[in-house]
Amino acid sequence: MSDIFKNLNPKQIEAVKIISGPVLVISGPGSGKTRCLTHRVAFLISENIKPANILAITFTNKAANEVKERVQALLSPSFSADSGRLSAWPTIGTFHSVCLRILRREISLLNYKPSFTIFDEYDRLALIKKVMARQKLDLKQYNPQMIVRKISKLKTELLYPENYKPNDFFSRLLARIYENYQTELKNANALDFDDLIALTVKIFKHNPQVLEKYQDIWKYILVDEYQDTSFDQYSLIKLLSQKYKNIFAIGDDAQSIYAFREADIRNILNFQKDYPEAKVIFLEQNYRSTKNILAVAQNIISNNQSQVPKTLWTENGRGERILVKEALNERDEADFITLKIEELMQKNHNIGDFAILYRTHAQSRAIEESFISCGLPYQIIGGIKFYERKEIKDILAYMRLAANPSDLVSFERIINIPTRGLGQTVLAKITNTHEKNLIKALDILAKENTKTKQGRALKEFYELLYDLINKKTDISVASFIKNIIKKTDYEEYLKGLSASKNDAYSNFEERMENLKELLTVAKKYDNVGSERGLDNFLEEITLLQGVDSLTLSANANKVGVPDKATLMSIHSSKGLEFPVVFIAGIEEGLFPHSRSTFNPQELEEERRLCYVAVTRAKEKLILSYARRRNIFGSTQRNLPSRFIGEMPQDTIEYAASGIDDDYEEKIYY
DNA sequence: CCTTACGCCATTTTT
DNA sequence: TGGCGTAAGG
Repeated sequence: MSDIFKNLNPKQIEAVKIISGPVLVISGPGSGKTRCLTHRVAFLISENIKPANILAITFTNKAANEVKERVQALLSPSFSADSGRLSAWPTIGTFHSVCLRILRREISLLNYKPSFTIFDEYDRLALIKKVMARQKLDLKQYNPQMIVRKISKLKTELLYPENYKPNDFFSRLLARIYENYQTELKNANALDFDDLIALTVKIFKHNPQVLEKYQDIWKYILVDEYQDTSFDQYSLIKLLSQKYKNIFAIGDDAQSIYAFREADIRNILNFQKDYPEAKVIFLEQNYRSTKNILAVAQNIISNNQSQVPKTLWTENGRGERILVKEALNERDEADFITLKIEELMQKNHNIGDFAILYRTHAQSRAIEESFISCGLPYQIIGGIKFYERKEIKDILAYMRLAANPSDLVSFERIINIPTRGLGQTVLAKITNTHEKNLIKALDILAKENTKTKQGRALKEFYELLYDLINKKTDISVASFIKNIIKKTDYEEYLKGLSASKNDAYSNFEERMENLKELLTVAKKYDNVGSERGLDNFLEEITLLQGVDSLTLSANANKVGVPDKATLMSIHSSKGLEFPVVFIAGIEEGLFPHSRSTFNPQELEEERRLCYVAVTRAKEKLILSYARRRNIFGSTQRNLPSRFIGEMPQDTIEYAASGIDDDYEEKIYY
């Protein structure tokens, strides 16, 4: 237990030690936030608080896993998970996984079946489109994505159709779609991501005895990245912590960059209003960056109005100046970056030391091309995600249908995959049978039409699905997947796809690789026991979208330093650190983005984004902007970003541009 | 029901 | 520039 304080500074110790009552920790970048959080969990347990009474909530699975691992490391050898000495583990999970756990037990209060499935973004969009089409709405006039966003926003505000009061033409239209959508979800026995949280809050609000049950379980609550909570998440925490008020919130208002996803910075700014007795602790010592980098960050952020004032400091050296490069165009910029990397690798750096950050994914291409031509290994984080790939979604749809035969969205997806001559007409007939179990409906329909060609196809499809579903509990998840691929002749289907379409789709090999990867993930569930194996698998997969999905499964041990440079958006870089950070495209219009420049609040968010980007760097920070940029086919001329002007100029040095104004005009695109 | 052609649109995205 | 969704023809 003395270990618990060994590597902590006085502020961190203070934050760890206050056991009861509300605590707010404002933790600057690189100030040991996760350390503080994990040590606190360990400390609580060492003070004989039952682990089962502790709830730690994070936003990402990655963060949750990190906290779990580090808590375990702190507690062993005195406690060890597998020795069974620890009667129960603290609950450490994401908002969504924690709520999922609650809902599996309690959702019958809302007349859902506890076996509900979770719809991801794709499913939700598909359902919205269907609902809109049925209401004969023009999908061009009303963008379904936009409708999804609006509904998502309403749910985050805890407004369900029954208490949403539309007051103009558009909101009445929205309300109709929303109501329909929600009914369809219920019919499919499905919840979307927002429901996981909003419905949990709903149950708590309407069933005080249920709420109290959980309040008594989780007497000690810790919330990570508190600045990123949305209203529903905030409400959840507030309800849960209401009885004992042992809430520990940690975060950094200056790193709030998810307002566009309904994160509300006011939650952290108003913490003291919510809990007047709250202790507030500032973690201002930075262990990550040089003095110069910190000075740059601090100067930039001081241009924002709404923030908790704080002063970061570090014992680290001054370090080098921040290098700023003016490039001619995006290719010149990319070449500068690769050249610089090669130069630094001659000195004392490994390729894994470098991160190239950008505001928009569209910027990655030019950089990627330069990396390829120089033969530098790299990885791109973000962009197309593993579980969004067609081949993965197809197989998952079969699995989900097996797990939940009412899942209409999955059914629609695969009814003609691989091509079997079934489509909209059949779908309409299925719906007309009013049989919620779609497999049964298929059987009924097949028996009604034994003569026709379509009838035969129906029968075949039915038998295929029946076969698959019958086996789902007999065999492992991995075998189940293999079965699907084999029985549907999916490989042939993929070959056909790549042959018929043009080059962009001829990535058969890659698709098969992805399926193999899916099998690898599935193998983890083989020993879970096939009874729950499939359900467990699907559940985790759905909650495990995003970046870490692949890394987590395939090479969890490689998380540290890969032997590749990393290309990613600034948003995905939050929480990470690299010895050398490039920020590409620091131009007016790009960063800050043109869509944000006229809205003061959005501009402040861009500035926080810049703050996040800059503070990823440990030793070296290199910024670049291009005079001209080819974007979406046309050429833009941008000025250097105002953020450069907001940096202390004595910490900056300009790289030789190697161009003069005459020369610029001679460059041929 | 499937294929092809064309027009549209394009921040960021922890679950 | 290119990826996607809709509309038309086979």
